Amino acid sequence: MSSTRAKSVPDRRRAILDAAVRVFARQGFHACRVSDIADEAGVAYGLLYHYFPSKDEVLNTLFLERWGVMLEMIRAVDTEQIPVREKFGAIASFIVESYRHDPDMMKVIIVEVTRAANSFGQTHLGQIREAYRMIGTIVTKAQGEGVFKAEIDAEFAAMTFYGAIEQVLTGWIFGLLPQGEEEFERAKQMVVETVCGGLECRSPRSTT
Amino acid sequence: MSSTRAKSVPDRRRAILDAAVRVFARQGFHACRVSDIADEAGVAYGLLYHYFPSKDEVLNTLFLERWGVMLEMIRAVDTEQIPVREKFGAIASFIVESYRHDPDMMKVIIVEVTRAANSFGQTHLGQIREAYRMIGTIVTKAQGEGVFKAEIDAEFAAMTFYGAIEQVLTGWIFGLLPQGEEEFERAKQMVVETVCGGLECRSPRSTT
DNA sequence: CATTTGATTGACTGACCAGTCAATCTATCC
DNA sequence: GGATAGATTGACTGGTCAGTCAATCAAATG
Repeated sequence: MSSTRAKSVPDRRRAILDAAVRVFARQGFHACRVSDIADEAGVAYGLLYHYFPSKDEVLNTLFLERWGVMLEMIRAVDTEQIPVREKFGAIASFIVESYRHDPDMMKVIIVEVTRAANSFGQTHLGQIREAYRMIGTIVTKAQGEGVFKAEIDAEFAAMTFYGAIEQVLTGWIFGLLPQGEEEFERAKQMVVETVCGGLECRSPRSTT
Repeated sequence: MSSTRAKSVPDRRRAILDAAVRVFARQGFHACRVSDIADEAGVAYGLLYHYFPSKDEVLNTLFLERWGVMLEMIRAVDTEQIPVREKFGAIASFIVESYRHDPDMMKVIIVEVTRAANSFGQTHLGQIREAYRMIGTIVTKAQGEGVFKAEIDAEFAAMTFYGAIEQVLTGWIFGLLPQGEEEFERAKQMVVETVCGGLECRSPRSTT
């Protein structure tokens, strides 16, 4: 019953997580204080420790929540019976849309976890690796169908594809690339076009 | 005269910088203490502050030293009269060789600066941007010659190329990709092959 | 209304560590 | 040898901040 009532019981845990995203994005995980998160959430300092055992665990929770959704999505795409280009398109689209919908969240995940080889990157290596592995699987299948060149290692191909997208997001995060509705759509197309273009056999079997 | 003598006057400043690379790579910039660097260099704590005004400045120096070399290299490649593929090949080669020669250094630069949107990434944005800008220039020229597709923004192309390489290095740094002499050579070829393959017009003007 | 359970508060503590500084050492020069 | 300048040492300080905890509050139950 309490779960159906929206207003009456404010979800403090959620408020803390949402505030943490904003604070981490603005100041960075290391530079911010726990009190900054509590203030941003409009909550007392100690309450954070009622819901989370440590500052680290707040970030871990954020990452796991979001990364889990992405893994599920890639897994779903992988099993579908569609051309590689569409699979890659769906993945690129999902990541770009994630950024469009919540740039702070993506900034935190990329800057504080995905690219932090020390600290959190190490902790979540398994999860991160899983994403690369699945993209690699998609490439291998496409090679089996004769759509992608067989001479390029699936692992390198996966890294190239994922790296290209993440770099574009990083460009937006750093303010090095112009961003907006139009750029988001173009980015999806360009990355897929470039990487698939480079991976496909020059005279692909007609899939029409 | 003192500069010609090699043994007699050990260069403590250099020793500190070299030690810092190892310590930053092992523990990360934030996680390590200044005393760790001093210990690693076999030098007293205070001496670090004789040569550098702060811990931050040690990292800044390391980054600027190395990144400067890379900018110079890209600039030189840009002005040469060779096909784009060779230009991209030279850049990929330089970065991979840098990693092969000093993986700790590259780890520090990538993890602590290039990908740290807060803290140091912010400080050196100008330098980082300069690299992307020059790669973009190379793409634009290739488009002008009709070798690269005109419909893909040079900025996206530059990000895709640089992102792909950095991601492969990250794979090595994280231990997600096997590394060794053979892998280094293959990586150079694959990234260039994939990205150029995707960027080139399907029936390029014969440049022979 | 009394009681219990969980939510909420914020002042406090203990550890940690960047940066300082006065003292000591070494080289050089006259 | 005496004096000057720079290199080197490491104990110490001051500030910062994650995490603790005892106290207070609110809701639910009988």
